[in-house]
Amino acid sequence: MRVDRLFRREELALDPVDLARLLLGAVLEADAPEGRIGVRLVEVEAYRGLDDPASHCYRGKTPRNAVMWGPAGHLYVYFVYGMHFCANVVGTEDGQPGAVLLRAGEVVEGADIVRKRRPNARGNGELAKGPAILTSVLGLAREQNGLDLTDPGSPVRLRAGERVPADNVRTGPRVGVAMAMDTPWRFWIDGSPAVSTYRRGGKRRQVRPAG
DNA sequence: TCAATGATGGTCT
DNA sequence: GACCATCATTGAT
Repeated sequence: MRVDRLFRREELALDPVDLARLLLGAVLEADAPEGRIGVRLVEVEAYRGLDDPASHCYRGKTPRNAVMWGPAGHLYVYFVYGMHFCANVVGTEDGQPGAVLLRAGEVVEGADIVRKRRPNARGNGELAKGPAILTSVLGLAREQNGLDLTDPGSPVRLRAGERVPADNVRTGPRVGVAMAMDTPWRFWIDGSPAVSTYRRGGKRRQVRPAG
């Protein structure tokens, strides 16, 4: 049976690692000028705050990451690499900052709109493959930072999708992250064509050769 | 099909 | 001034 309701804030007030598993299969929906676009999340990454060196929160509160210290269920959008935005769902619990990066999804509503925006995409399953692509497909940018995804009146909302069986969920190290390679906080739905390909992080390696 | 690389600008030290 | 939670393109198999 299909579950269609919006998430409530208290359901999302979890440790980001737990929130990441919950978000797999959920549908992020946004109102675009041309119509409604819905994306079923198939790949996410957890970023805890204070004890996670890879998190934007690790070095403390700044104007950029302030949203992650706020209530759960809000949208954290940040600008990266000069040309891209990435979107997160805030998973703050008991005042601890943290969020879940949305890495990839399958377009389940408004695919015709998305295809016009991204004529170069191969198959329908790969219309939202990659965090910056997913973010742009939904029309999210700086102005959407801080939106409440649990508010029915918000232009961007988060719906509970069909529950994903635990057997279908795989884990691994996070993409593009050089530190904390031993924490498998990337979660994805096995077999989805939209799951992005893994790339290791930049210069720093977890273990530097001795000598 | 896969690995290497340039584009590009905000954020923090 | 260095560092990026990236993408599309290029060039080598």
